[in-house]
Amino acid sequence: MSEFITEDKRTHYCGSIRAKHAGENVVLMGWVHRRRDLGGLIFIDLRDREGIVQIVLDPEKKPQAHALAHDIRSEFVLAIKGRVNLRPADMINPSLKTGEIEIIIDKLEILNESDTPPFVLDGETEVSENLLLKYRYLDLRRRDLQRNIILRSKVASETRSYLQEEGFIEIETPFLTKSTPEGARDYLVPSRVSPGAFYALPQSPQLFKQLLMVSGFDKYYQIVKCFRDEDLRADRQPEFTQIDMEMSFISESDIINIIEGMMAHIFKTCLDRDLRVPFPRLTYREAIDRYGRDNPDTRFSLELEDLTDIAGGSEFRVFSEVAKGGGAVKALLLADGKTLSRKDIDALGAFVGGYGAKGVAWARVNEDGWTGSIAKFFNQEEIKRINEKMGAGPGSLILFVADTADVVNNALGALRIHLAEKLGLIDKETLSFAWITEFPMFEYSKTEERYMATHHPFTSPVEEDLPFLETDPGKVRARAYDLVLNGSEIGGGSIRIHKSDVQSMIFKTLGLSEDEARKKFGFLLDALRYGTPPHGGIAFGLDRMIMIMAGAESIRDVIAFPKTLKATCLLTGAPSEVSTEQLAELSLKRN
RNA sequence: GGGGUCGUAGUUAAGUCGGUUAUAACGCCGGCCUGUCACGCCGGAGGCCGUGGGUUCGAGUCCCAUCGACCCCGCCA
Repeated sequence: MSEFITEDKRTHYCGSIRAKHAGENVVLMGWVHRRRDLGGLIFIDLRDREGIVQIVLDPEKKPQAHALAHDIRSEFVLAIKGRVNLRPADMINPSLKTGEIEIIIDKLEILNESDTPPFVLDGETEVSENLLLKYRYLDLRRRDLQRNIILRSKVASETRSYLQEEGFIEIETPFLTKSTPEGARDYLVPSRVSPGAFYALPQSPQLFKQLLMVSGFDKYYQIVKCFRDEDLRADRQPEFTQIDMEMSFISESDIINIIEGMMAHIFKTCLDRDLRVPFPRLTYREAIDRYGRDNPDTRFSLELEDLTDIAGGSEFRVFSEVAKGGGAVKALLLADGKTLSRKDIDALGAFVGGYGAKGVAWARVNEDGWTGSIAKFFNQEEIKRINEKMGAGPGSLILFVADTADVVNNALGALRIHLAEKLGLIDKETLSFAWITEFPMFEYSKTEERYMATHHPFTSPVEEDLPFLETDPGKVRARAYDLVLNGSEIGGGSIRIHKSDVQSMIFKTLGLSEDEARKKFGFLLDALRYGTPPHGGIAFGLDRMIMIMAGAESIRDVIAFPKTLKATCLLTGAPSEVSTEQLAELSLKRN
């Protein structure tokens, strides 16, 4: 047993010692960040989760400790006892928080040695993701990652304290649950005792939280893992965390108020940022029209303008034919068009190609009219009207996309963000929240040849739209709302259906027969018949919130043990093969 | 399912038109050094060029396949 652990307890974190501690005797534990051996004097930067402090070993004063320090290498674990010394003015290191002081060693013990790490932990050197994920426990020693993980803990804690204060009750719901159609692909877990039957890991606790409202808990929340077996992205992991909430006897405005309060609380306590509430609200229609997508980045303008009417009447057949066919012509305006060369614009054409658009048409505006290959197809009147609508003046560049409305919005919505990033229009310090409301209840899926729930099948339709359920489901609006922050959907929710007849109608519209609906959701339909209160809720993607708060570029940077894009864990090797015996026990066979 | 970027000492990268012994920095090992803090100086070791096949007199370099990481589209109620 180490002398230090039995006799000398740690008194401080390395990174927390300041000039005010000068003269004190301290006991520190930590990792060797760096050793500087000057032949005589040896300096050791000792690191723990709070930071780094310099230890001084003088061969004349403490020859034993000095001799021991000779064999110390990076990432050794040390316990030290020493005195906090104010550094002389010319030896202060302003780049360290502890730079005004150093620790003069009294006693040194090596608690453990370390192999040479596979990469340098200084946070400066770029290391391949591959290696970092394999040695995640070492990567997690780095300051940036530790800061993100600590921020995450703080956000979770402040969320809990806010919601508890507001009268919410944290309730756990099952992970081993029932696979339900609609939504994402499920992760399945085979049952040993029910051969051939499977549990599913929850995509969200949606139905359980509604049942808790039926039970009368009134205000529920949970910070909970959810699982979706879909293809991954920089901001998507197969298992991720939601702040999940549900309330009874409330309407949209109640939820919006609570959440604005919650966000203000979280950002104040965790980042010391004051948010302006209420957040702006946009309808889904407005968001699509102006930004091309339902998660608009409202930190900058560069909005889409609809020119279908004007451009559709022009001699330019690409536009007029799209307009005749029911499509759309929309455009973006760059006031300073000179920043984009002909070559740049060609690259934008390739960019929108990725979103199904055939290309970008463009026109440069000057005193007399337009230049560019499409200019000749427009008369002075049309040019004037388009310039006016776009707010274009000499030097402007207009970028058009013409196609079906969906393709145009998708392509220009993406192009808008691409250009903003390329041209530096985004202020990284800005936090721009927006509520998106009045989502359509259903979207028609061409691949499935049926209507699908935009939000989920338990969302309440707007009452006055109920007659359209039979005649034109695409017109039915949902009582759903998303919260968007800096172009990222961080949360979404809805007022739920609390009447079983309405729920049955929705299932019918989704193409679920009564039999199927009973089989899949019978327990919900039953519950709705026993005095279900009006209720609604919302869920937040905690990981995405932390990403934005931490300025992280990847969701992996805010999760302690993340998975790769192929949903594998390079640290543990999961998923892995299992023995034939294990499979047999589960009544499974390899094919 | 589709498109793209990448894979060379422990790490990060360079490697021209296919041609002699595959470079550099950092790290590592050894030596010197009493105020460094990315310490400095001197010396040294270190390579399955992701893997498998092919073309060629000759492949890190060209071709095919494959594995892995990352980014995007589809997908993610």
